[in-house]
Amino acid sequence: MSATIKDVARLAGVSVATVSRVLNASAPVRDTTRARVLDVARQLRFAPNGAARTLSRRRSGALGVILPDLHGEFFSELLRGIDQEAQRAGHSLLVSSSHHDSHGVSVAVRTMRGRVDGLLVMAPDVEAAALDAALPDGLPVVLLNRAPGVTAASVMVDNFGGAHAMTTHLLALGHRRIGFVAGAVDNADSEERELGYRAALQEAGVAFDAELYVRGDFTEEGGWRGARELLARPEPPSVIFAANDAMAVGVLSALREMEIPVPADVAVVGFDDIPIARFLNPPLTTVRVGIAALGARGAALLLRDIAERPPPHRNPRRDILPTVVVVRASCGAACPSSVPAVVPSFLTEDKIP
Amino acid sequence: MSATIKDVARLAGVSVATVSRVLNASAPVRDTTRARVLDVARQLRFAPNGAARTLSRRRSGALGVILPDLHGEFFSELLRGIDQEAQRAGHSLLVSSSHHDSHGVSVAVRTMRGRVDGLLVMAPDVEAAALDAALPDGLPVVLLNRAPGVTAASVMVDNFGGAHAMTTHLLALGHRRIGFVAGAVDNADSEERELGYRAALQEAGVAFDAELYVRGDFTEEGGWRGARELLARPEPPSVIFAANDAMAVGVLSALREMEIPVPADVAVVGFDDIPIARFLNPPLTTVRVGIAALGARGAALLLRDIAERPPPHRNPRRDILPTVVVVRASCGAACPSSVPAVVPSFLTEDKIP
DNA sequence: TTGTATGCGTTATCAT
DNA sequence: ATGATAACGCATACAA
Repeated sequence: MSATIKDVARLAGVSVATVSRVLNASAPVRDTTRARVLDVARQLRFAPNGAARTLSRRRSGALGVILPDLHGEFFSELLRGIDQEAQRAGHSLLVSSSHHDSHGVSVAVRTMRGRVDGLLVMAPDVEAAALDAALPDGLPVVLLNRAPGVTAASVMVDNFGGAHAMTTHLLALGHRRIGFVAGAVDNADSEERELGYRAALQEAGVAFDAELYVRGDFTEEGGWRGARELLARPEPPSVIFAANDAMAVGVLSALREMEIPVPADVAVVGFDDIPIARFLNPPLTTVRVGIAALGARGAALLLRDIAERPPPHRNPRRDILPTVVVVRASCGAACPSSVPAVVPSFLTEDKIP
Repeated sequence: MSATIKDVARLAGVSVATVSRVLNASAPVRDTTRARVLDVARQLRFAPNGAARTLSRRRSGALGVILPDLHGEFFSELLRGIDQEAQRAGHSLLVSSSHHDSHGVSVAVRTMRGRVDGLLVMAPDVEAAALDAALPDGLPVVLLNRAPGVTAASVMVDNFGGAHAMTTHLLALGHRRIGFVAGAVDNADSEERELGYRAALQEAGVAFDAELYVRGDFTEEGGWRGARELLARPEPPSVIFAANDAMAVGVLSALREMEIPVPADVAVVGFDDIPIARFLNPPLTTVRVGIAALGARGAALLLRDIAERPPPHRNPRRDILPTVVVVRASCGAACPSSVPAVVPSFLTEDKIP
């Protein structure tokens, strides 16, 4: 099929060892031979076989990425961040998605063995113990957004803090009836965000109202349904807090259909700050997560672990990325909706209280 | 480190060949030995080394995916479609993005050799000849959205037809001043869409007006700038046709800032039908591409080529996926904005003239 | 049914 | 500076 190192060696009149040395600059080689080898390699369009190289080097130069899903801008942003960092380190990405249960994760992990130097795992709806069991031994692992009960390094988002801050912001704006559209049952991110929401309410002396709480699923459609539900209440909320931006998009869509002005009659806020959030109509007030940064940080941690080959640690490292509320028009707070027309709204500093 | 097939063989008291036979069901093995082997394998948490298996089988069970970028919902949708199809066939994905020039593609292709069974390449802004040279020989390749001048199978979108149909639709609505926000120079998709737009204008006897043509870059920001530019004209357009949905999002955002009602004063349409398009405010009239289907089709073709190991063909297969105009509110055409509230707008059949 | 031995394409160790 | 050769971990043709 395609040329191997042996072909190059034969045509260049040297041994495979020398060819390898030339290609990897792993040992000094006489200039003339080097030139000859490179010449032949080019002629043959030689490219080293990745599998063979991996087997011999015991290193693949690839990171495994295991995701629950690929729907929406969140995951492409995350992947973008990971890819950016991996590429800087000369690593490629072996991606596997739609793993919602521990079995799926386990299978993915197995097929990745021997082909990746480490694993980046996001599994928000896999139970901790099951996830722990599915992870491989002897391979560096960094978890994204998931830690309690799992013995692996992880980089997480401050879901609690973000939701708490957002809720506090809404309370400060005078809202007392704050609707909440949650994610799927057992989704760890959603749970933490919900806790932040509840805590902030309690601290403000506002009772949690089950009528204002509906379950979604982190999709636009889920947000749409949630909004219809909440608006059908005898006493609808004055603002809807969607547990992620995708649902906030659905909420906005539902309100538009019902011809309910946003934020005048009902305000809307989200969580994540996906890239389109600022381009929505109205621009979405949300909790900035730094999605790409999350991915990049995870990749960086993993690459470090790979490079250092540290002994498996009892107390693995846990990074928590801060979140911040970015105020745009959808929450009704005073914000620069009347900035001079020459300043692109998406280039202005987001207002962060 | 982690257990190898030898370890399993030793502990089970059999040869590695037998272990291999058990694990791959490649030859009959006595039940008792099989049980013993499986038991030991489980105890050792054995998982075959991917690199070794690939080297020996001369098959990796992985598809290489080369993308120009990962920004926005388009690529996540594409990847989702590819992943879906690949997973059905038990293949994983080696993804490499941000390859805008032929050199980048060439490097990505080289690092993938020996680790993938075939290549899925999307490179809309790489010149055809350069792309052709960068592609590997002896490895099945399917191009996404790019064909002329490149000797490889490809699955494309009917960019011309879609843009033509959309422009015709706008003309039928009475629009005569149709602004166009193009993609980056040399972007193949953008070029084809522009040709469709121009052709439809010409057929309708409407002269192309350079004042109504601005260049963008397929990003939201590009669309935003394009809209500002077009609206600053002495005679602004009555509708803006963004060459992709991401730019249409930016256009909508700009118009909202300028407090120009859509579609009343200026209508907006896009291209791609990314998932959020129907949730925008107003819902976006656009050209449906079937992004995930495009990816899935590409993967399916590639998998077929891999399975059949066909001799490199002179006239490689070229699929062209049809496009269709989906009419929502943003173009101002009569459309079901007043459907019964119980019917989720995003579940109604999109109106397709 | 099971074991032995060879090959897959590189890298790395040891000679020379 | 260069060559021969043994891993790397698995699959498989050939024996038994």
